[in-house]
Amino acid sequence: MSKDNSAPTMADVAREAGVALGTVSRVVNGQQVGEVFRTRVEEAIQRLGYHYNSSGRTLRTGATDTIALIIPNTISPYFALLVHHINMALEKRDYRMLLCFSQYDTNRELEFIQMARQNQVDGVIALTYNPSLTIPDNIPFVTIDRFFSTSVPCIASDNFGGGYMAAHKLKELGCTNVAFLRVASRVTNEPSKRKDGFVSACVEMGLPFEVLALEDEQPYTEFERFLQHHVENGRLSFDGLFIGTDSLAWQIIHTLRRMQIRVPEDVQVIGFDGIRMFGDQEPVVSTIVQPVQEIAETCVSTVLSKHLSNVPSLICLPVTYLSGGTTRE
Amino acid sequence: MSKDNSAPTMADVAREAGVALGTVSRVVNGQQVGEVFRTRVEEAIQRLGYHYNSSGRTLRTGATDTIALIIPNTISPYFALLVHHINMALEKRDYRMLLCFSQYDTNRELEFIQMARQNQVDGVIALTYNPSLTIPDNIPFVTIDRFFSTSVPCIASDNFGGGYMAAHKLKELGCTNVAFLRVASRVTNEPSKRKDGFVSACVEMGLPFEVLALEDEQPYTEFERFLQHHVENGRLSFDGLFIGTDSLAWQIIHTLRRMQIRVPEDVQVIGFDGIRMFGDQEPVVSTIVQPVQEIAETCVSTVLSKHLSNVPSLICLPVTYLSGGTTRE
DNA sequence: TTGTATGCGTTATCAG
DNA sequence: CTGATAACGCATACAA
Repeated sequence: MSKDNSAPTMADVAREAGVALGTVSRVVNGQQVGEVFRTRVEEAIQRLGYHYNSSGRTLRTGATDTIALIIPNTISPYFALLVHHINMALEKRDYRMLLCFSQYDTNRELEFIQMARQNQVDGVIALTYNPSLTIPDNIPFVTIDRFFSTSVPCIASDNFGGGYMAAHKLKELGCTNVAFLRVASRVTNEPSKRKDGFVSACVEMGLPFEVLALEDEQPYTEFERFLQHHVENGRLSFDGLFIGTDSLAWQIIHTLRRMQIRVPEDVQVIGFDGIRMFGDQEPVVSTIVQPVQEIAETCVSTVLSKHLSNVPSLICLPVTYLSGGTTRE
Repeated sequence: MSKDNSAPTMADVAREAGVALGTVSRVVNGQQVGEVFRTRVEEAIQRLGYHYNSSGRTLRTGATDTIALIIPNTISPYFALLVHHINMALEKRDYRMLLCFSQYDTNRELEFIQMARQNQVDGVIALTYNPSLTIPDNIPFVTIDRFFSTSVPCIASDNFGGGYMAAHKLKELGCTNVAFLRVASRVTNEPSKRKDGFVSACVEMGLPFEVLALEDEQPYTEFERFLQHHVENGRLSFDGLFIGTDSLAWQIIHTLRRMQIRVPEDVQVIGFDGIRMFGDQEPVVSTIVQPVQEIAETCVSTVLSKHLSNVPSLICLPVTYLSGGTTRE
């Protein structure tokens, strides 16, 4: 029975080393063990080719050193960046990541939370647009960009500040008539504040502005209609645009070019997110950069903090401006 | 003892329902159970708010329904796409993904394999550039783009065919003098065959060509030097370029534009990978598209197949050509 | 410091 | 078809 073909366990190691099971456990976990015993155990581990099996510990202690991340996908560069930095932040602390793609599907999100619980993960980080997500209260839970309640910490960029900054930047770059364009998600979340910051600044500065917020279902062509409405003898009445995301900004710029409107000569454009070509090359557009790495760090340190209760319920991290060729610097 | 504050277990449910533990397990796992017993159990589950705990099963059976994916990062759009489709393919089969970023670091890869084993994952999918990776033989292991041995299935695009196709396409588009540019990784892997296919086709067609393969350490400026060497009175001697990746193609195109060489008027450029702006908008360059979704599907079905031994050891999936504005169609 | 013994939650085997 | 019970691999309280 000591020589079956299944993988050796701590008990096998103990027998081989002539020590007790508990001693093997202590060696493996780096606790204090007498020198002689330690080497005896280590040699036995080598001889047997023993590999630690964490399922025993999980059953015993309930800990997995694993965090579930729920995010729509990894195709969108901003999400991909977030996944990257969250995983690195976890790994730094010797934690693992269970990755779940919601695909913007409410049911999947619920199933993932269920699954995460069944798999005994130590916490969940979620970026969700679900308007009515029920968050379990017996598992550390942190959200990105969406505030649920004071008991669920939310980490986000300073979206208001970013919008405010964009307006100021456009003014500083000489714009005299600006607009904000975006696609609004069904739920009001932190990114919704990009508009608020922008509007606040415009009002403060007396800078004329317009806002177009499309609903999710409305087609992109609504933006084209809007822009065409604001063209007189080939000239766009706006000389500055702030767009909700870099992705949309890129599309808008294409539309403008098709309309023979030059960027940045005729109209300057600022996006939001800070996406770079291929993740690490030049910025795609002039943009307000989200501090992705800091967001990731904060998510991880928050979800792993022992006392979630005395953690701020909304943490906004500072954004920066980055020129990307669609403004006249 | 039946009313402590810890989460209810199957035993608690059994007691509540007045049935045996085994019956609860059978209900939870959807096995045949008499109608009366089934509803009794289901009601008890509701009353107690019971949640299945998979760590018990893992300890007992060794299965986790989890696959580890080892990949350099998720910043690069191609990797991000791969992660996405692999995760979706896994989820379709009710499997989970443990995501590990190697950051091109050999030691990390080894640690991840170790970790994966300790966490009892059911298999590993790895995209690695490690020249001397020792692959454990007691765990299903599949690689992407890199062939190790006949006992480790390798999934890749038809890189040779892609290079071949690129050469033919350039010829068809009127090119008379072409070049292949790439950055070579230290190891020869499947993507190395892009050059071979390109060269083969050029030779077959009698199309004059040159090849520049930079080592990892060489700076990008070597490409600029090469291009400048091939300029006479403001004209590039090449009228067609095939570049190892879309990412590099994008950089090369910028260099060309700085040199006042127009793309695609003066020189047509084809990249490799099939990257789109923001993951889902227009292609970044004209390109050979890797069938990422099929690659992902194949990786997953292979790593989960019960009999890895009678699976082909190298599977190459067909690529396609996609025009992206850097060729004259 | 080391040994011993128990239990974590589940599955699976075996009787009934 | 259902009940009882023994593992699975490990951590830990307790005894030595």
